[in-house]
Amino acid sequence: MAAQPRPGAARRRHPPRTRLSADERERLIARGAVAFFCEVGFGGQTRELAKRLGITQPLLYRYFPNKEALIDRVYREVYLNRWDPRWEELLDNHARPARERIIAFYRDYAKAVLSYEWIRIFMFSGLRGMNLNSRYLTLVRDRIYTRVLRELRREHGMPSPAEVPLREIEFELVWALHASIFYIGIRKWIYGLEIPENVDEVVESLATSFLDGVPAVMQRALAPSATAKKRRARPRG
Amino acid sequence: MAAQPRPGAARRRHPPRTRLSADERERLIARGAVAFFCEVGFGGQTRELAKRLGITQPLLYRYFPNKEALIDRVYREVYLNRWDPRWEELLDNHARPARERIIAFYRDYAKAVLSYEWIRIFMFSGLRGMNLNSRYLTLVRDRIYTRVLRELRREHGMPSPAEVPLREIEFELVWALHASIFYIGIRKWIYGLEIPENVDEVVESLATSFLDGVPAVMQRALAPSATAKKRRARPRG
DNA sequence: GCGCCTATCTATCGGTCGATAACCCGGATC
DNA sequence: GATCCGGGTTATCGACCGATAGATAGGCGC
Repeated sequence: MAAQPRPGAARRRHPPRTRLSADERERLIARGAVAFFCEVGFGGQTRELAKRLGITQPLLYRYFPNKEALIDRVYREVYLNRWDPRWEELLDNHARPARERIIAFYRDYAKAVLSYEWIRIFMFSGLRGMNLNSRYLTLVRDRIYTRVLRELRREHGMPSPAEVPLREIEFELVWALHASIFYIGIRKWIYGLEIPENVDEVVESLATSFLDGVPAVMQRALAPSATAKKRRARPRG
Repeated sequence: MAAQPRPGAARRRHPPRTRLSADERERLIARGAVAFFCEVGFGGQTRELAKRLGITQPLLYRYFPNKEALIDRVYREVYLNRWDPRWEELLDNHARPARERIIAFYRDYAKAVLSYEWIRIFMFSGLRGMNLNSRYLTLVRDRIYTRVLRELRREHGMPSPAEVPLREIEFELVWALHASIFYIGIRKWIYGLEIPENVDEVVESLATSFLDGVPAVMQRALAPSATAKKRRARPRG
């Protein structure tokens, strides 16, 4: 039987919200959604997200038709606009030595990828069965791996990819380098483990070790049957 | 108003279940839970799991107090009993050349780790914030990385870990190798990408490339200040 | 300063899901 | 053949959660 306030005026629990333009509010929600879903995963509740944003939960549905659309937006927010087209130019620039170019590229690439948002969203979306990851990885393979391998072939006097197509095993070797960089992020932002403070130096060491160790394997892979284009490299019979 | 059957007898929807011993049923549930949660993640519903097992959902709660306990059981089912103590013996066995031992180990280790269950449970539990992964990774570091590095030091005439403690960067290099093996599994069972059919050969190439490329980096890391025990290897000043 | 537009709110629905209560029944035991 | 043990079931609770309906109020145009 507490004193009932005037029926229309003070029944509101929330203080009068700052009234933003639609564009601005949408951006705020998108930004908040990235931070939120990164942290708790896509199973996070819209109510909790709204609370963090300081708005009510139904307001989310004014800007996004449903939760899935919100998640899609998070993908675009994190993936798109993180690809730097200068990476390809950098790898193509024959004015600098290949070794130097490749190391420079990986130092820069690692900086773009090794972030809390990028790593966690990438893992979450992978486990949700999204094919976005596959598409991204195909992009990296076509745009980066091919270039790195081409330069390595050239640097070590091996036939160009035009002459002898790139072998599966060669791609595997580059993939391994990317994996080891990516895994630094997983260790830190998924498993919460300590990683070296100077990640730059580690990445440089990984790239160096790659440049030192891989060409020998490549040469061995190319040696036995340089003419075979599709045959498996199974040295039996 | 359909003809009501006899009140006690045929009201049952389920056919009379096969009545198993408690032990047997528990094992069946545990096995089914592994397959189920691997596939759909730990957000999977107990009702769906029960349906796959051909039992009713409440029966799960006769054998496990709650869903969390069931998940814990899945962890133990997948992680435990997959660690082969002979790995350490293999790496310690000085009768064989270090290079050969290390390659043999990684071929075997990869076979144990690169399975659908192992990879997916590992990723799911990591994203749930379990510290099980950290504990496992610490185990690998203490039991495996140290041994691999010790043998590499010995093989290349570098000081033993007793003389000069293992550097952070050296651990990073081994971690990178594990990452690239692990990532093969991620590509296949998380992202659903094609991987080479002969994973054995790829792993061997990765290990070979590691053995070829890493020692030079190790030697460089050890060279500048071989006496410093705790100082960062920051060659400035 | 009146009315309309719309950003934001309150209230609530309907479905989902983990968990519990209580009953059912086959067969071992005596 | 009455008793009881225990594996299995049905029915349901209570919390959670995505989504919707409709009320409320700030601010602009005229």
